[in-house]
Amino acid sequence: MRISTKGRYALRMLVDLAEHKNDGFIALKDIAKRQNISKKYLEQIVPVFNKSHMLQTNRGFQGGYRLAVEPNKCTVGEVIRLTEGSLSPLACIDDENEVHCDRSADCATLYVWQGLKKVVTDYLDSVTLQDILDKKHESYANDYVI
Amino acid sequence: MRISTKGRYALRMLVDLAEHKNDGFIALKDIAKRQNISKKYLEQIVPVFNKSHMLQTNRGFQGGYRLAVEPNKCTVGEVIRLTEGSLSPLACIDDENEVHCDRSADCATLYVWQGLKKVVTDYLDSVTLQDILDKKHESYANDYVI
DNA sequence: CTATACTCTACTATTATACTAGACTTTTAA
DNA sequence: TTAAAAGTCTAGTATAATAGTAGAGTATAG
Repeated sequence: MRISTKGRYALRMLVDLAEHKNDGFIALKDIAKRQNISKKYLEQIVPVFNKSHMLQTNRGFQGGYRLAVEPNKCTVGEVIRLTEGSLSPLACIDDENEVHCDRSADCATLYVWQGLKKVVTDYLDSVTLQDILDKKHESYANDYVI
Repeated sequence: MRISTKGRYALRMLVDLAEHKNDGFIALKDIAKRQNISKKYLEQIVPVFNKSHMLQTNRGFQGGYRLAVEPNKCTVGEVIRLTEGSLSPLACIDDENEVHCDRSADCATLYVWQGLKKVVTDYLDSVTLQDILDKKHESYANDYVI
């Protein structure tokens, strides 16, 4: 039941872009440095967001990426679905292939996993990049108070 | 974010034992046949439940396993924790090693994963073997009505 | 004492994960 | 116009996890 490094790095990359959304195009190099993630690995993660039109991109000198959506419109659920393929805890309840286990009609435990998928999906779709930024700044504020 | 085959098989095995809890000791052979799971693989899964005192066991002729707890006291959360090691979506928030990522103080996304762990844990700890049996028989009843 | 069934350790094939490498394309500023 | 910066694309690779199988050993009822 682990979220892959790919998914977690993707989220950190998008939060970084959300935080710098008014700074023009952000080079992967800079995100990689700030987030302490291999730039080469990020290169491999970014295409999926590029193709889903979640990012704007500029090639060449002073190129980079920019969020194409508002941070409060982009949920963690979308991010993880794009990197992980699905939020389903089992292949047999993936979104595409409705049912592809021949035991499903008779499977006593299926409803448990359907329920799990629902709570995970509901939760992850309820958290946006903006929420993460807000929380981050809120905890900085707390640091000052302390 | 997948539940492993090991965890799913374990749950099916325990549901099977719950269903036959008044039939004395149940041989792995029979569970394997009913659930269509390799007996050899079940042999590898069962020790963790044996050692956690969730099962009673009898060796030798007419031996087998029997639930040592009431089906309404045994949650899916316990089963998956025992097979999967943790319900945490990240190693850095596993139960044992409180924090073992040096970014954690500064990690904007950490609270997202803590929240995910909570919804998953709350859900899986809310479903018992008895719930699964009840649901199963309820849907059989529905089949008759239709 | 033998058949049955649990126990334990080791092995193996396949897949996923987490990267790295390098060639190529695009853009811009000097 | 060209060099440097930065994205794009394909391929390779080491490690670990997954999902098993194999076989020898132990306990017990009859």
